[in-house]
Amino acid sequence: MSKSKSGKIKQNKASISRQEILNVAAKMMRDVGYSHMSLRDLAQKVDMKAGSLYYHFSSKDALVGEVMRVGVDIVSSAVIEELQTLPTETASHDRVLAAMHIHLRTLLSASDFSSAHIRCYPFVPEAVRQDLLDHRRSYDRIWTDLLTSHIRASNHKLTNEEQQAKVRHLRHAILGALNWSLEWFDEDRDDIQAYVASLEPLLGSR
Amino acid sequence: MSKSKSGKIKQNKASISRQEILNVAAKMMRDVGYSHMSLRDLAQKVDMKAGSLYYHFSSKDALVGEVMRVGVDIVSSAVIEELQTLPTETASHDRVLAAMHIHLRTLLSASDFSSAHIRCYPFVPEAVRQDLLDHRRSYDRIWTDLLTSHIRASNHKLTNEEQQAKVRHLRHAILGALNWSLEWFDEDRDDIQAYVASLEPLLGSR
DNA sequence: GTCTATAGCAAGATAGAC
DNA sequence: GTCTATCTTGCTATAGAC
Repeated sequence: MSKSKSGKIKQNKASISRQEILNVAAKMMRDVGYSHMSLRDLAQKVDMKAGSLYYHFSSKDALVGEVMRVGVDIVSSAVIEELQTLPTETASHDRVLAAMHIHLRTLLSASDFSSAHIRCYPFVPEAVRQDLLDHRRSYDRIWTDLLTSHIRASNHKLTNEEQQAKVRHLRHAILGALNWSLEWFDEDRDDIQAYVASLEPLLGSR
Repeated sequence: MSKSKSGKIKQNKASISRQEILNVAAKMMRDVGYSHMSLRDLAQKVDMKAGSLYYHFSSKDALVGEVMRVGVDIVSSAVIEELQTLPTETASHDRVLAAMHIHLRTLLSASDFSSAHIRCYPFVPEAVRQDLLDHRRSYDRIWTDLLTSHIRASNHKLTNEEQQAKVRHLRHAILGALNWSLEWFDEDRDDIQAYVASLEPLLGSR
């Protein structure tokens, strides 16, 4: 096992190689996509031969699945932690803004894994998508809860159905506008804070 | 030549096959991506053998490039036509809403080509992306002009630089929220008009 | 743990028959 | 215009040496 019961990573030889493989694979998936990432190229970049990868992963899809699982978990954890640091009395409007900010920052600066997940998800085999369902749903849940609180706080006259539709649309609009930034954001020119501010009107008047 | 000087398509045998190949290729690119779409599979779906495709296209990338070029042109033309039908006195706010609506409708109901373009663009070879630059820029230009008018109409105190940054962010936010719909929109459950309405706050007070 | 070597298959592309 | 046949290359994956 490469992890102890407490979850701490033992830095033995295997886990170091394994982690390096994952790091490079994430970058390649982000850049060239699922199908075009070959195990030969990947192995070369980590100074190995292709066959050696199978000591660490049982198949290409197992490796790809792990990259994508880490990708969603990184953003998920970052958002959860950020929300926990906010004072309990923080208005839901501000909680949503904080979540948007940390989602975007994690995506853009901290994680090839997350961008690999977002870009490759439509094209990986169905079996890989199935294995990701739980992790994706649990991240969706964070946003659904966050936005439900927000909608409730600012609008008391909706039926349950109307409320759910509104939350759903708002969630997709926000995550769409944020995730799409992978295709254009340039950290030298663009400012995360400014972009999030431009999305704030979606949340309605404060 | 498969087209006359006027641009009308002659329905000879070659152009029919060619069009059918493009239609099926668009659907495959949308579903499985650039790398995973094989010419053998494509040929089978149009009742041909792989080699025969080379009578119509000089390479896989030439075919892929044409699918994507058509994809952006379809949306571009649809938006241009829609804007022309609007009364000249139409407020820029409403012109933007109309453009959002037709962009989304074209993307979701009318064009495997456009969704193939959006999904595959990050992963096609650099040479293919280069060939698409002009067409993509000319579509971007439509939105930049549209949103510049809108920002000017609703805010007179910005410097040129601030205005351009605002337009740029707004454009990416809108197109991100619209294009991302490929990943979740279900025409049986979701309503285009309702989703566009939920994005309207991005445009500020009327 | 990583290597060499290779099996087994599928890809893009081409030549020439029809 | 389309087919058959094939070349060349590249892929995932496995077996067994070290």
